[in-house]
Amino acid sequence: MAVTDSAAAREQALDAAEELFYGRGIQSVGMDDVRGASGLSLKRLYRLFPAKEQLVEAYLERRDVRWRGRLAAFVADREDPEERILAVFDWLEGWFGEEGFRGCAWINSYGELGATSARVTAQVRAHKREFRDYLTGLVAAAGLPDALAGQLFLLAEGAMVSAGITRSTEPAREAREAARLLLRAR
Amino acid sequence: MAVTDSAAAREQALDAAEELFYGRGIQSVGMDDVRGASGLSLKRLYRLFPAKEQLVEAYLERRDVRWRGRLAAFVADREDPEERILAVFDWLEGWFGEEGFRGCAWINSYGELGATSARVTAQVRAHKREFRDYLTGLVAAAGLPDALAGQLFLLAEGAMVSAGITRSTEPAREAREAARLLLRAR
DNA sequence: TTGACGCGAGAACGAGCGTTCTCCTACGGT
DNA sequence: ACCGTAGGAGAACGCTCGTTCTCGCGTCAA
Repeated sequence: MAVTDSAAAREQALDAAEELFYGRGIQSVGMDDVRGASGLSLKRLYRLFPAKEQLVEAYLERRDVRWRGRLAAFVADREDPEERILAVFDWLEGWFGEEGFRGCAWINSYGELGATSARVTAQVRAHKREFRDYLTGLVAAAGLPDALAGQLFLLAEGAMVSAGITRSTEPAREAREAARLLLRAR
Repeated sequence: MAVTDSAAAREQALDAAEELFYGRGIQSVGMDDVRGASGLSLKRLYRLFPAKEQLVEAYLERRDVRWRGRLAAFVADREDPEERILAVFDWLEGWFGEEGFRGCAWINSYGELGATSARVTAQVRAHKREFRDYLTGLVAAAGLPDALAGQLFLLAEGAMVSAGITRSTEPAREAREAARLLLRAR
């Protein structure tokens, strides 16, 4: 009996699942791997998450909340509305440089399961919509036209995908520079 | 004995593999599915491609040649160098609208196998490098600064990923408009 | 005609993995 | 001290799938 508290056990399971799913892909990680990495028994794991699919969903959901939270916290530190927009790309650069960065978890999940799991697809769409809406809010707060948000969104998505594939932080700087030019172009 | 010619059999195998791999993801398609869709026997399939991984590689390679060929042919129809750059996004819009469009095959493959297959990762990187180099050429031909190519590349990547996830052609138009503004911003 | 061979159809094999089951240990209440 | 029960370890089960093997048929050379 490693962990009595079921909420703590849940976090342990999700910690292990997140590290493994993000790092090696979802399909190549077995429930046995999650058991080993979490220190929980298979029995406990299945009581917390009755099937692997639900563990996957919980992983994406928790990561979504944390990811957007971290971004928003970083951006909120800047004062100027336009600076806040550029800060998004600064934050991306920091993220890209983190140990173990492997691209956007949702884009990767979509590539892996988008064709077979409607639930995962829905979560990916929801996450991207949230991110896009967040950018829309920043753009509106700066008094800039709505259409800009979509363009910034594409730059950010392109940077994420490109940084993941090439394992470099450079796309963040390129995207930031493009964003800066688009801000001026109005 | 359906097909005697081994080159034709190879094309049949690749036609089936491409349709299935692109449409349903690589891991969820079995060699048996490819057999059924291609009309070839398992024996013949394995003589052409000694393992599934090699079929996957051949699929990505043939698609790479065709994809870049189609893009280049479309773009080459325009005269003006700057129009050619924008034509890339027009072509993307047409692609996004095609029946069965499911995003970028390489981005999807990377999400699915990037963590486990070094060969696939190398092919994805090579494809993206080729595409980027192609944009660099268009930008140079228009007498525009090199840095612009990286920004256009990010817009295109963002549009591909976003169109795949949302199943919409809109990202192509957004990216085109952003590209147009970046061209003017110089 | 005959026999060797190539080929297709599909069974078979073996590994991986999601999920469940068994067994055993430890503890808590009386 | 004793019994009931919860929980962990890991075996077991069933399915999928990549890959190989078997069998039987048709073909072609001598």
